[in-house]
Amino acid sequence: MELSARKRKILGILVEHYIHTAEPVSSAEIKELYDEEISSATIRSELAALEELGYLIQPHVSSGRIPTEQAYKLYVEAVLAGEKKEIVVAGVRDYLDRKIVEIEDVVRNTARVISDATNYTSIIVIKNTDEIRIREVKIVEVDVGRALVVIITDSGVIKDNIIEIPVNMGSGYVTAANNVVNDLFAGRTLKEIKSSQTDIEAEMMQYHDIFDKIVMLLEEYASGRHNKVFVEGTSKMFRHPEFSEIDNARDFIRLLDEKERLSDLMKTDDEIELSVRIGRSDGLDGNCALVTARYSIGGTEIGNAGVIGPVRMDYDKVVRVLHYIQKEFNGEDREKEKGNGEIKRREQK
Amino acid sequence: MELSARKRKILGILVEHYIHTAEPVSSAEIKELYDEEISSATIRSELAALEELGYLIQPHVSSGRIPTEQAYKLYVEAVLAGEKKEIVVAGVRDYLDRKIVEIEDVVRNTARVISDATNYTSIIVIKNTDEIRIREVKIVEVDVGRALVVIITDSGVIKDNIIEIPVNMGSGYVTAANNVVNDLFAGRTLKEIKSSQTDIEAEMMQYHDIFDKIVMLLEEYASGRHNKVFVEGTSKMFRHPEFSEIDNARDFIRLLDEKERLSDLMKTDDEIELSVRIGRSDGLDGNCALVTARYSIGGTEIGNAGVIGPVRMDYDKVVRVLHYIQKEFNGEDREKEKGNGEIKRREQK
DNA sequence: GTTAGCACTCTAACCTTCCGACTGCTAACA
DNA sequence: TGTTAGCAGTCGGAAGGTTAGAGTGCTAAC
Repeated sequence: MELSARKRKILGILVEHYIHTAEPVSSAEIKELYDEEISSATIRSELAALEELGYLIQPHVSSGRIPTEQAYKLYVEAVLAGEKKEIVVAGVRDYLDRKIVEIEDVVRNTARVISDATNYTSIIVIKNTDEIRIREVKIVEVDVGRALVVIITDSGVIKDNIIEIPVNMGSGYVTAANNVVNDLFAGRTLKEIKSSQTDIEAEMMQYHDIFDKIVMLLEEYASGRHNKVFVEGTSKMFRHPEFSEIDNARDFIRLLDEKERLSDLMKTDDEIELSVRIGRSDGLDGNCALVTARYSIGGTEIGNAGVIGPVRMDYDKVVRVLHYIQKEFNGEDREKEKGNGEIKRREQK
Repeated sequence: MELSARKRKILGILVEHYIHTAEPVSSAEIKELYDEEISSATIRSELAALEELGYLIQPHVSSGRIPTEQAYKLYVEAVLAGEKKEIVVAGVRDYLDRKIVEIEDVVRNTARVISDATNYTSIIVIKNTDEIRIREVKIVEVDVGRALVVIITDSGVIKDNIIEIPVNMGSGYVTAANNVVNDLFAGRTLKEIKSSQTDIEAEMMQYHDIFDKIVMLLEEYASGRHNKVFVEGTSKMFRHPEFSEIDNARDFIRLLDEKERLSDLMKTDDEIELSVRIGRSDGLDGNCALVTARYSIGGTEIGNAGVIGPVRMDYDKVVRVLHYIQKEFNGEDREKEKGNGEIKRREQK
């Protein structure tokens, strides 16, 4: 059912006011904020109607109203539909422009910037993908029967694992294995390797074992079960009064503790640039909401960055910050010629 | 000042009882737990004396007593001096024995095991050391003017960074640089490299720039500013009633949020195998205590594993669990011949 | 030095009261 | 029909009072 323009306007004022005060909003307060002349009685009757429709609740009969999750969702729709006014976040460029880049540092620092700019806890998930191109596979024998396998891509090292290797082979075994394995893997994506697997098997024979193990590593990687999750600014949650409620605080921390679940929640549909999940109806305990932006360069999805906070969140600000960060990443991209999606990815990874 | 044997005994009973109930302990309760016949009045007079000495406080006049930090410290001394009865923790061996080992996985899982076994939040810090031996340095050009530097050691990859490289050199430049750099670094420890730095400079000349950058990476690594900190089981804090107090909860989470400070707190003196920090007097906010065990193999310090929880912590259990884990690591070591400190390190890293 | 007995203290739980915030309703009005 | 002023009514939260019970400190006797 469609709301009248006035209902929308009143609801919008109420939600925004509540976002900032965290106190139930009375008809008199709305009257103050309303730009035209209107009586509080009229507002009261509209509020009663909005409550009937499920957009508001009254904690008790002699208090003002607070928005329901349904109201937040409507509000967020309006925010997303509106123009994205810029919000400038200092410090992002510094990290992107640095000459020497610790791969994980960039992510961690981006997360910190988002958290500081929004005043909420931020989360970044690096999505593993089987479209990543392998540059080199390095097998280093570190002990009798044990070798370290390092898989290097344009985006940095994606895996380093200890594997067992046969013991009674000659001393040249590892060197030879290195060469064979590199011929097979270097320059290809995991996807390509998987699709051409049978051809390769024939060539391998005596390195069969090592090959299998490396494929296993890559498959585990691409399975996404081990997506890397970075969380920054956990303690910022305590700045928001809903988390003085110990139950909410517990649910919140528990959610952050379960990295796999978090990683799942951060997933967005392929078409969606920015997703907002609000409250229990979207699978979030503890009075939480989660805003997630997808970061992709040249059509390749890199990962998701998001903000988690109370349902009563400043969605407008959060959306702007996430957009700005997105733009910074893309902006740098355009400074260079084509083919540099990979550069971008490197920096984000 | 020395306490009488009876005072010690009463204090011990009180501390242990308080650890389990989290309620002020009355003279009548101690009488129940005391193995000999003794009247509550006698206990009361002893309690009054202990309070006078600063070991106990009364929340209010008509309640029992609770231990002060001073009392916990005395108690912990007794625990550490006593024999370390074994406590078996399932699941540790599984991870150590796995054929394919993701380096970070072992740490994360060890942390999880410690947290589950103790019911407290666990922390593991991997200490960077300049005694680590470099196996190979790999420079991979990933874009014009940019290369990925991967530093491989026995313990896995310690660094992967993007650096800038000169652009107008021939195509063989990177290959040659790889060879030169490897000759210089492979097989040495960072310490050795640092001490022989001047000799090396002469050889380098045209790879001077790359060499400098790699040394920079290694030095930053060894500086310890980027010790890796793993935290598991944060939400377990809510199982303990002191963290229903929102202020304590906030201080606790804030502490975990500040990874650098945490890393500092985890440091132990060289001679100390196991350190216990209790409360504000030891630099911990939020009614916290921190038990840290040093893990070292063959004399080389690997890192610290610890447990953080309320001051009212089950120190006995925590100490046993940390000892058990320590022993498991060492135990595996002894199954193999000498020289396998490196294997161990690999698994812990 | 130890103990029984008792007076005393203080908290936590439970009422009651009261103030004030805000509403819903009614009746009048445009 | 929609809007408004006015007013009675509801309810939460703060403040204050009462009470029961837990546990002590003190005293006097052993």
